[in-house]
Amino acid sequence: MNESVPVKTAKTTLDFVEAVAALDGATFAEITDAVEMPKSTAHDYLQTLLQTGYLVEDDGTYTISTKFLELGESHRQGMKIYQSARPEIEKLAEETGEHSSLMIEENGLGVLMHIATGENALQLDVYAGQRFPLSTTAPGKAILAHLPRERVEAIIDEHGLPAVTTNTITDPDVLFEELETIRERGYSTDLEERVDGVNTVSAPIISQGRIQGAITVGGPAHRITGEVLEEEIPSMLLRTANVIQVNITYS
Amino acid sequence: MNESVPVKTAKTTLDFVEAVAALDGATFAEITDAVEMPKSTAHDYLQTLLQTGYLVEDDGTYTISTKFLELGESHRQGMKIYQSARPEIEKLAEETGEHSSLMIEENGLGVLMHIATGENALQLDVYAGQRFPLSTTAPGKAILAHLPRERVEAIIDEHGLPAVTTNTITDPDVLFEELETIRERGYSTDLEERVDGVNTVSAPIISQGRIQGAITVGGPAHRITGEVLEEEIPSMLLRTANVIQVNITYS
DNA sequence: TAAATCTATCCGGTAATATCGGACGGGGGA
DNA sequence: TCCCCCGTCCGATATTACCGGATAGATTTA
Repeated sequence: MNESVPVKTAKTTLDFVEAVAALDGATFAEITDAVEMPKSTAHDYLQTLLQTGYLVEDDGTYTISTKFLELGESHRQGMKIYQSARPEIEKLAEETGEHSSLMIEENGLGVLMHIATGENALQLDVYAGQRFPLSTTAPGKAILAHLPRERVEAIIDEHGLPAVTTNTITDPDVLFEELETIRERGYSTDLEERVDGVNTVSAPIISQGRIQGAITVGGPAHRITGEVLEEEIPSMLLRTANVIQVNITYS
Repeated sequence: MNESVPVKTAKTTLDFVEAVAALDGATFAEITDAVEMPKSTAHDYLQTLLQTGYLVEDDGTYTISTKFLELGESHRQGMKIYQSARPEIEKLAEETGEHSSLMIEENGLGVLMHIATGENALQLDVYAGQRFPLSTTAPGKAILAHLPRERVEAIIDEHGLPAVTTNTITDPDVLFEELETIRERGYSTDLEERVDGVNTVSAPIISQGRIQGAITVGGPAHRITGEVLEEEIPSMLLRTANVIQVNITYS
């Protein structure tokens, strides 16, 4: 075993930042409490992070700074799939009037990269960067369907198949069967599997022989049903996915 | 002098992350080079950051992960001024057809918090989280105009008055005079002071007796001129700023 | 196929520094 | 005015970050 990894102080630093982020505005005492450090040690970290500009003080309370937004956003801007998909997602939201989004996979979780809302879209409080278990969302399942089976198994091992509604898939066999179906018909669905009363449909973005992410349209279950669920939205998504794939390849 | 601050390893960790972010996809060797560390030390940090999920590996190259987007975005979502201003900014962009944005101040710099683009908006590659010297932008000057004079002087001391176009203000006396004008008429302008060929107009958002940020509309100098520059956009901005101020206060 | 070359990973001794109890000081409340 | 509390600072000590060098693995060359 390598004794030098992890660099403990590095991990401590990041944990400290996450603790402050989770508190979302806290006093010195509250932070000291949350990180379970002696006052003096917490003070050292707090001051260091203020100096480097990763945390900011405002009238006795401390929050994370906009440096995270800067790093995260500039990285996102550089991502080909984001550049290519963003305008298409916006179009989908406008045309359908519903929610539309882009998800990618990172370390076995689904990360929302962009969200567009149409005129009649539900008020869901989701945000870019937010993470979801892949098995609980339509884009997540579209991604899983195009990963090697052993990778999917590793992801299940690590993250399990958590139930977030009564419809969520929790049995690996059921999941693998569904992934097969998704590959066959080319798109995935989520029928109230993540949020009660919400249905979504997703299509995978495949480029350079690899799954790059998935695009989604979703809305209230009573609107996303029948013809709309089985024909209209899938065909829009597949058409759009194709456009995005071409954009990625030739850019 | 306090010997315990900064926690050097914490600083090193953050520097490492920034180096990787700046490279935007680099091999282990390139990173080792950029951070000027022995291979073995760089390896320790790299592995630690991979384990914690702040960096990700993709086929031999390393980039920052979407954790920064997650932290940054969730923090932004929690900001009152963002919540209040965002829909108004969108409206401004749509109504004017131009660029519209929200800026706040952090550690003496202007940070863009949201950007909306109208139909005819210029293709400027700006992004949320991006930082600008306050003196070089219309919203930055609107913010400076409502900070205490000693604070403005401290900011000038720290960041200077860098010239980015031939029109940028570089003389403190000229700046202070302009800030006076801004306070009198209630809004600020940027006439090709940051980007050649681009004019912008900004109004401050003041709440709880403090400057909270500034909203902006901008576009090509030939369109943002005359009546539009001096009447139309300023009055839209002032009206919108007022709406935002009310939103912040009662939410 | 083997050798050579390069790259990434691992190990362990040592110097550097993170840690934290306790002491200090300043601002707000009684 | 005094007291109390909260944040800051100090310094001795144990911890651990550091890094040269050795090893394993991948990739190219002979």
